[in-house]
Amino acid sequence: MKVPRHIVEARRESIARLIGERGYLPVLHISQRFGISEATVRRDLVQLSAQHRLTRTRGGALNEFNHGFASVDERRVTEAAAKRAIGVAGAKLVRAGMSVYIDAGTTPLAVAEELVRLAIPRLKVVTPSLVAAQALSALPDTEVHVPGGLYLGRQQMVAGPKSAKALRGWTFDLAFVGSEGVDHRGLHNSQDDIIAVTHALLEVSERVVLCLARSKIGSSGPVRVAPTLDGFTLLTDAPPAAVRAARLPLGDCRILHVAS
Amino acid sequence: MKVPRHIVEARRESIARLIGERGYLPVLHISQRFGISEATVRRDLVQLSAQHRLTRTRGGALNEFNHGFASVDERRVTEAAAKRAIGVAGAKLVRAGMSVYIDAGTTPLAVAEELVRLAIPRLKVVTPSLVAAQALSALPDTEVHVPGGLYLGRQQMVAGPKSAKALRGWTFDLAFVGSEGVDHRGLHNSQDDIIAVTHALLEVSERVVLCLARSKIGSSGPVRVAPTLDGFTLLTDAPPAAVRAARLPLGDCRILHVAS
DNA sequence: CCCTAAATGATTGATACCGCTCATATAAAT
DNA sequence: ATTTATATGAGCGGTATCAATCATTTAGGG
Repeated sequence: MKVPRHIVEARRESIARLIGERGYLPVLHISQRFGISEATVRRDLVQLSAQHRLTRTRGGALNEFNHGFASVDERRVTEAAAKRAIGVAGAKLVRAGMSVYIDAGTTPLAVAEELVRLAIPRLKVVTPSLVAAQALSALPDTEVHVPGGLYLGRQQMVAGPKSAKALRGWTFDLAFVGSEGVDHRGLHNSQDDIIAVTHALLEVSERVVLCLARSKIGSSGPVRVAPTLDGFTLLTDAPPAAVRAARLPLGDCRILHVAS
Repeated sequence: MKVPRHIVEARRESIARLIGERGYLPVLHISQRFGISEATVRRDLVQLSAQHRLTRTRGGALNEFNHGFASVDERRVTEAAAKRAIGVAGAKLVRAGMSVYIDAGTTPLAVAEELVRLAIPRLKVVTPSLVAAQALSALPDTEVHVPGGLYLGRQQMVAGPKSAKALRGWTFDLAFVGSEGVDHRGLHNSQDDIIAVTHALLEVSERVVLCLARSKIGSSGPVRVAPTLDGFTLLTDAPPAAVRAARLPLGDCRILHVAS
C-alpha cells in the first residue's frame, strides 16, 4: 500500500537520526521499532546510504559520523601496538584527582583510552579532541572540559587561537601532547595554531609528556613548534639507540622508554 | 599451529585498537589485514567482546564507545515529523553568508540537518552541540565554532558558565534555541546555565528563534529561563488555537506556524 | 472520478556469516 | 626430551541477510 510521501520522509529521517544517536542498529531492530517490513527498512537504508547519511553493513547500518573521519593510513595498523604501549605507560603517570590535558591525535588518545580502562576517578581533564572527550566522559566523578574554538570535522577536534588562550586559565599536573615528528631541528607539527597551544601548556603544566611512536623520531612537519625539547618528557617506544642516533635537541628533556 | 601467547595478545590489542579508531570493521577486513583466518578473527572478537572492549555484530564488530550513550525515548520517533517540519521552516530563514547560533537539543538539530541538506554556503555557525557541529562541518566554506565548556557525554554537548561568556564575543543574524517547555509562567529548561546563555543570545542576536514541538507548549521544566517570550520568534507546529489556549506571556513575540 | 506512479510486504533463490568439530602444529610445562 | 595445552585453519550444516521480483494497495494528479 502506498503511503504519503511526508510519512516516508519523516520515517527515513527518524531512522537516520536514530542511527546517528545509537551508532549502530540492526535491520531487524529498525523494522520492529517502526512496525515495517525488513524489505522496507533495507530500501530506506539504501536511500539514506546514497545520501551519505549512514553506512550500511551486513545486518544493519551505522553512523556515518563514526565512519567518516579518521582516514587511517596503513601505518596505524602496524603502530597500534606502539601507541597502546605508550598509552599504558602514560596512564600510569596519572593519579586519582589530578588535573590533566590530553591533546588531539591518536597517540594521546591512547592515553585517554587507557585511563578509561583503568577507571581512574576524580580527574579534571581538558581536551580539544571530542573522541577523547566522549571516551573520558565515562570516567567516574570526572569533569571533562573542551576549550572553545573552530571545529574541524575531519579530525573531530576544536582548534584555533581561542583554544590556546583558554588554556591559560587552567593549571595541569600532566599534559599529554602528540606531534607530527621531532628531529635535530626541534619539534614539528602541521598547524601553526599549535605553537601557541604548546607554549601555553609548558607554562601552566607541571609536566608535559610528548607521546611519540618510534616512526615519528627523526621525521618532520610543515611547522616548527619548538626548537628544543627542553621542558618536555619524551614518552616513546623507540629504543634508546634510535633516540641517540636522531641527535635530538634534548635540553633537559626527560626520556621514558617503553617496549612495544 | 600454536602461536606465542604475546603475539596473540598483541594482535587482539591491535584489533581492539583498530576498531576503536574506525568505529566498525567487518570480519573479513580484519582477517585480510592481519593475514589470519576468519575463524581466528571471530575467536579474537569473542574474547574482546567478553572483555567489553567492543560489540559484535553480524559480519563485524564495532566500537563499544559508540554504543554506550544517548538513551532515546520513544517520543522522538513519533515527533520526528514535527521536528523535521520545524527544521525545514527554520532553515528557510537562513541565507548564505549569515552568522547563526544553533542550540543543543534535537529540535534545533533538525534545523542544522536541513541546512546541510540545502547545502547553504558560507555560514558562520556557533553551536554547543557536537552532533550539530559534526553535521554542519560538511557545509561548503562554512566555519563551525564550538564554545568552550564542560563536556556532557550523554548529550554530546558542551555547557557551563564559560559558554555563556564566550557567546558575547559574537553577533548572530539568527539564533535557534530549544526548550523543555513554555507555559503561562514563561520559558522553562532543565539547567540553570542556560539562563545566562539565553540572555546572552538575546543581546547579540538579531533574531532568536524558539523551536518548539507542539507537545512542549503548555509544559514546564525545573528552571525558568525567562518570564515572557518578549524578543523571541516562536516557531512551532502547534495550531494557533493551541497556542492561544496556553495563554503564553507573549509580549511582542512573533509566531511562525508550520504544519506537520 | 479515474488513472498512474509509488510504496509496501511477501516470496524466493543466492550468498554470507556463524558455531561447531576436528586434525595439526607448536609453544609451554614437566 | 617428553608431554600437555593451546592456537590455528579447514570443513560442514544451519541460519541470517540480501537482492530481485511480483502482486497489492493507495496517494497524488489530472
